[in-house]
Amino acid sequence: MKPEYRRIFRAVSDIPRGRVASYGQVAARAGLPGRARMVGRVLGYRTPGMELPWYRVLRADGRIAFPPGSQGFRKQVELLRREGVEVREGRVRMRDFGHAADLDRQLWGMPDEE
DNA sequence: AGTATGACATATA
DNA sequence: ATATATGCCATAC
Repeated sequence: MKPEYRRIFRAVSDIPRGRVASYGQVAARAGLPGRARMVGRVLGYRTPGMELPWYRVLRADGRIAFPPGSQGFRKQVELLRREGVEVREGRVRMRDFGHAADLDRQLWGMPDEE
């Protein structure tokens, strides 16, 4: 398995329970900025039996990446709700993990930093 | 090698 | 809110 995959898996595992993160945010946190697509691809590589909160990963706008009504979609909704995350029409409100930092930075015109 | 596609993101209209 | 347009990276054909 490629080292990138491991970092991605680790980043996903790092998402706190009851919270969600976007693909781009996961990629960045894995030290792979700009590789959001790779995250989605790697999540498809998840090996059965490994405990990974894949369902906490959503699109940047908070929408679930699966087609509505599909198996994966319903599963993800169920798992998220089981953790207390509110899901409406296949989307959740992005909270403190991710989006906020960018918005603050933009509002204040701050240079990039962590 | 070139093209198409995807569990994506950002910008613009 | 929807719709294109680009950029992006890894696979598949």
